[in-house]
Amino acid sequence: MAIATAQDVARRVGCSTTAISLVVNGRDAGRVSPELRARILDAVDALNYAPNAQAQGLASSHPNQVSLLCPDIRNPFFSELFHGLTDALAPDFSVNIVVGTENFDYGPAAVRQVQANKISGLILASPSARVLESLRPAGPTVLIDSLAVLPGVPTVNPDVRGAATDLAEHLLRLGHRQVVYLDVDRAKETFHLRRTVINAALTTGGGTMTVDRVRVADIATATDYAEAHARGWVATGVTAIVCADDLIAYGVLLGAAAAGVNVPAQLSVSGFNDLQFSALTNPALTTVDFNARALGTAAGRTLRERVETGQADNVIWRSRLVVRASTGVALTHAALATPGTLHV
Amino acid sequence: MAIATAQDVARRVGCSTTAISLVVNGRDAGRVSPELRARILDAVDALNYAPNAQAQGLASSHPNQVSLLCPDIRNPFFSELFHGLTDALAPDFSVNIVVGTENFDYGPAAVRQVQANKISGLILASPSARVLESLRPAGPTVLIDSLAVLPGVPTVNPDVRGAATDLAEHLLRLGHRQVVYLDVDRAKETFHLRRTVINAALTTGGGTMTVDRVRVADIATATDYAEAHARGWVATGVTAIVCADDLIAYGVLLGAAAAGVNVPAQLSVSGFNDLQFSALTNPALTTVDFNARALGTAAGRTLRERVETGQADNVIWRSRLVVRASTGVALTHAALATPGTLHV
DNA sequence: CTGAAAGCGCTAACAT
DNA sequence: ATGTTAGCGCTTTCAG
Repeated sequence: MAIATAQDVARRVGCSTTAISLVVNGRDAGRVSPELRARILDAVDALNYAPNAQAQGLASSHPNQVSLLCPDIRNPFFSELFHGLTDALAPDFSVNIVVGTENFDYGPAAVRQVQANKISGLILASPSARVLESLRPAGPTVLIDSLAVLPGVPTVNPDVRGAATDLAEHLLRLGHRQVVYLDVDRAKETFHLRRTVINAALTTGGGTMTVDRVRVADIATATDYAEAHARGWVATGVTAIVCADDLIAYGVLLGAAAAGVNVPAQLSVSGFNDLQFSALTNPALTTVDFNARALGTAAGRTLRERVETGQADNVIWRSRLVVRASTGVALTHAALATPGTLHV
Repeated sequence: MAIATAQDVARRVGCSTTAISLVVNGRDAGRVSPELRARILDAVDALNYAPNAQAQGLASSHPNQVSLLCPDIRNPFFSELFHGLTDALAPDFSVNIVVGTENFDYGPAAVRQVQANKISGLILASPSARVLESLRPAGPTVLIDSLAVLPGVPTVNPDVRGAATDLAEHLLRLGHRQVVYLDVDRAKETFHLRRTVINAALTTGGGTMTVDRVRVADIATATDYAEAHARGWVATGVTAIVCADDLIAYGVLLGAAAAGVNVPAQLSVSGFNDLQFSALTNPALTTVDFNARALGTAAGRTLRERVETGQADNVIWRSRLVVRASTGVALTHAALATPGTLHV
């Protein structure tokens, strides 16, 4: 048996497809008799009818589909975010995930492609500078984890600044003065901000920070990288590694272990995102909780507002530092030489 | 500027939309002059044109869209699988992820809904018994991690039987005789098979296995559960917990730690899937590698075959046991009383 | 309360 | 080599 269409249902009931559409979408308030309604529902059930979302999208001014663009759904940050988003949007909207195909990120082309479809809304998670530059909003759009200020485009952001400051101060309190920041090689404001805020706070506190980068936020890449550099870091007096993403920190943990460097005794390690798995690592990871799920939910609510009222406020969701075992007191000559700065 | 349609492009170039369609889809082999082709490409670029996938799907007999249904994209098993799938399918097909909305799983309704769309293929990951019962293939369909034998529906499976046997034998070799199997409360063949194979092997080896379940494969749920039961398990002579999914094992690790039970000294813990994070846990998790990514890739290839030749073979991908630190020698009276069985 | 008709943007026969 | 036409399945005015 082929898939039933609204026509099939209409034929069976003996009514127009208009009635089918109205009833199936629950828009039959005093426009379809209860009797007809019941018969339609019966037929829908009997024929196993479900509306074709493509046709619906094409025809309707309210396609009730929103697209989420994210760099890589394998990063649990984005899958949590997606979950939060659907929490806020289901069942009125269905959410379509689109991931990047260009080196684990999405570019302007992916955005264009998505925008060519008829959708109710568009959500861009961690958009790159290239995406932002070429972005021409074509309908309700929400940005997540982006500092861009585009007229009519609300943003939902974690408090990167506050969290990064907390992290830097945490490290300073532990006596860390020589820090390596392991960035991900991506032109994104969020990473720029994480890095510069920490650098500023560290510098103010009398520390120094050097920046290094890995190509992508991926455990294996970071593992190789850290394994090659861990001993070097320790040898040159570096006592802490701040990673731009928890996945990178996971790699550093693995790489350090492979290189025989003890965390946190010889090297403190921290990340960003507080993924679910960060409580499980060995040692458990000190990280910044951006609350991906809540960010997704907030974005969903914001999109709803935007769709329904045409307006929406920006939201900043609170972040918080989660201190676990991967950061500890800095044990270096420098730290020992200035014990007065050590308030743990 | 509104989103450009093929008509806009055609108008600008001064040709028909047919030509646009042909060129944009690269189906212009001796059907469009190089000159026209070039002008079309220019206009496409100038107008930032991208075809509307909904319209394309509706109109075309080759919509080049495939849908992947999976229970919960937050389980890294499925996001890896998705990644493997797109590896095999891109850029010829775009893959749409559909996740469950019924208690973190998808049901027959979700399948129907997806089938109502015009797609080139459908991939069902870890389908439940309910889904399988009511499944009426409507086009190329591939099942992943499912024992169902439906005519014309190829399956891509991990070698559950082999892997589960290996795991059971591993535990027996370590001296474990009293084992708790922590299942996920889902009617799925894959879980049934994991459980029964291990039970059979354990029983044959002189052990006993009791089954318990958590509602869903989720770290937090399993943590609470394990925290409440860990001491009880140890007290009653249970020396090993086999979890139906790595996520559950993560929870058990956390719960055991919270309850003050040492892994693996007092309790060995193992899982299924060998997620990327299983190498990172404390202690690192002994688990069965089903190679989600390869499964996804194989499913993609299978779907391609199915689409192109109408036929496709079932594939079984090799699994392997990954022994790490979370399983160790059983230290109980029973084990000590029969030291002869202890070959580590 | 109900139906007829006109598209949404695209592709696929069928002309030319 | 190119254009014309007729839908894909649905929603949406607009009449009744």
